[in-house]
Amino acid sequence: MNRSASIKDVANQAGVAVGTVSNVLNYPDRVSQRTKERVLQAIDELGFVRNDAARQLRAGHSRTIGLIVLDVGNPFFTSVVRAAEDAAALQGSAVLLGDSGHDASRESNYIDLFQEQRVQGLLISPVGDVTSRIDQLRERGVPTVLVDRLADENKYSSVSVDDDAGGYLAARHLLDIGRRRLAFVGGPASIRQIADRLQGAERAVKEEHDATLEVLDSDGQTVLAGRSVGNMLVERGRGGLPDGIFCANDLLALGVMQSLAMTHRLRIPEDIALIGYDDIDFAVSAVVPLSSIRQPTEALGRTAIELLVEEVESDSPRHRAVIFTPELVVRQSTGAAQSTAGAPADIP
Amino acid sequence: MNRSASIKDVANQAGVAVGTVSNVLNYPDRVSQRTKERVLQAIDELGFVRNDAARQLRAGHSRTIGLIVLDVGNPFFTSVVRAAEDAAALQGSAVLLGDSGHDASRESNYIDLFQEQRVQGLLISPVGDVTSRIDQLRERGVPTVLVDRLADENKYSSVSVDDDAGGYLAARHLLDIGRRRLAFVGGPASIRQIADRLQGAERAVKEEHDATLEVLDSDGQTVLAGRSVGNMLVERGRGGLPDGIFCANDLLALGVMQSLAMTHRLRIPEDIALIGYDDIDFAVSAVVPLSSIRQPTEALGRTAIELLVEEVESDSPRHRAVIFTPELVVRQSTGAAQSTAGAPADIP
DNA sequence: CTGATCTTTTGAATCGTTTCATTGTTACGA
DNA sequence: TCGTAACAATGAAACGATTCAAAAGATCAG
Repeated sequence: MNRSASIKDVANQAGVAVGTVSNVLNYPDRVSQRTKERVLQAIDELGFVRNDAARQLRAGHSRTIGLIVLDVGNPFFTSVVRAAEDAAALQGSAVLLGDSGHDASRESNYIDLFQEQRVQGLLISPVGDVTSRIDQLRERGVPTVLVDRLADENKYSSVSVDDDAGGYLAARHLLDIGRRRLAFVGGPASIRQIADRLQGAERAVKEEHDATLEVLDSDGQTVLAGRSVGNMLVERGRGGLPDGIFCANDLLALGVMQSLAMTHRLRIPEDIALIGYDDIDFAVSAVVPLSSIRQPTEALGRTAIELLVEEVESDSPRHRAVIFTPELVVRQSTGAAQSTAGAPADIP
Repeated sequence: MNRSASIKDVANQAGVAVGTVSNVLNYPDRVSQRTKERVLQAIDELGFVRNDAARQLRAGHSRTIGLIVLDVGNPFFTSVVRAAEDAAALQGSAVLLGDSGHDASRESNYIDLFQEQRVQGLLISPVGDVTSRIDQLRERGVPTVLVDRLADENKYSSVSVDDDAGGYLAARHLLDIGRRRLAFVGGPASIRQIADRLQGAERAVKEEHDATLEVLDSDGQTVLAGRSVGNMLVERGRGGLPDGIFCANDLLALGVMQSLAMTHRLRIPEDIALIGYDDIDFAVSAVVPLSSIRQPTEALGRTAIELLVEEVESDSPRHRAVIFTPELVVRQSTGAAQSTAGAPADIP
């Protein structure tokens, strides 16, 4: 039982022609009940499994879609991936997943691999500038959709999230609950996402004549970086402290929360309201459940597939850039009356 | 430029036979310098990319390995995946990743898909009982290695981690720093990993005549579940409290830590030493950096590929079960003198 | 110049599936 | 009974790369 059975073996076993077996597999209604049964039985007896390579060779293209993300470990991408897989499955395709890990050469390897596999199309959250590579792919008939990266609608299709709107949403929420001395924690400003979130926050603050926004640069976006910023604030003493802090992501916010909680001199949300960004799993289970901005990851993944299908089907040089708006999630760190997810309410 | 160029087009363009083009691609030394250059130039001009389906059809098998994990979002698996990808790349294969999400039907779909793709072999972290499915795969020439699941060495190859040893390591550490009234937090006991970790802890405790181990059942393995256990302990008051707690995973430990930190009546590690399991990224950046047990995920992934290669190459009915031993990571929550990763040392 | 040897190139056969024009069968109304 | 649909089944051709026996060309000793 070394070599696996082919369609020809099945045809022999069932006493029919190969075309008939193929029809049973692909167009069951074209085949009479009697033959269908015989063929199915033969398939069963021989343990026949379709050889996808042969099918694909004949078809000229595969039934797979390539997806390259920056980091599968990042919950944001994990969620996008899952949604894309489900959406692809719905229209009969499978997703090949590649993790570039922010490394341009790994990214390039995956593009090569996917091209050899003749994927129907490519979804990519690019590391650097891949425009020339994408143009080349398109010439060779592999349409591409950019994920989590806005692109010129005349040249590329893309799905992204409006970080400016997210920043606005966060700052506006702090203002709405009466805070006026706001601070933004995040850095470096060279990262587009972070700059946009800050810009949105500034926009909201400008709407209130008596509100101010202080920018606290952080060294990266980790819990530890957040904690140093928090420690710095604690040392500054009761005086010139902000009463509302917006962190560029949840990890930073958790770090800030830790340092405030450790001293027990500043209370969240009474003294300082705190909001993060991304709504990671940990946000809900922080010491004080963390308010955050949630990105519509499922919609991102689903829409990316839809745009890709559009690209596959149409041949127009016009593309679409879909921009999603993120969503505010209010929890206790900005003074929600009750906990949202069954967290104990006995915060001191 | 709709249909992509084939090897035949390249041959025409370069004025050579198709076999020669194939040789340039696969056995460059067999071809003279002059022709090689001409062919490479033609490849460049036409933008030729090898069609993997055709190659694979001829070869009878692909150069890919299927890997099905329970949850790509879980850092444990993310790390295993990355290691497996790297190991596979070293020997010229690519990894197709499938995420079953603990769902048996998704798992089954991926097995079907991978079989149609004629993967060289399959690595699987199974949802339920897949032995019959694996036997079937083997009959059809697809060797399989179980990941994170111990199996009968006479029937299957597998890579796993010794949870009993991990539990022993954790409890032994608590005993070594002088704690005697230990508690184990985790549940339900029906999960093998958890039962094994408890068993190992019990083994360690039995080695000390004056040590005790209390088992605190938790409702799942989340931060919130840990927090309820912690709250329960806090209410119990100073009296009958354990002085060392071993949690079945880091999330539980973080929850316990939170509830102790919130009251500020019980100090970590002075009053209660705390150790978790898995060494997730958050462990190092907890309020009090958390000691933990680290599983050798890279070794798991790498070894899984190695065992698979062994299976592909040999035909013997004998297999190998490789069991790894986890590793103790000491941080402040069990009283490390200094912080390990630059965390501030100003714990109250 | 011949023959032997080595290197390079050739091109038909092959892998397993799908497609589709063709042939065979059946049913039914005229 | 014949003609004509409608339906079923057939099997050769095609997809694109690799293989390998055979042919062609190059090199060199005698």
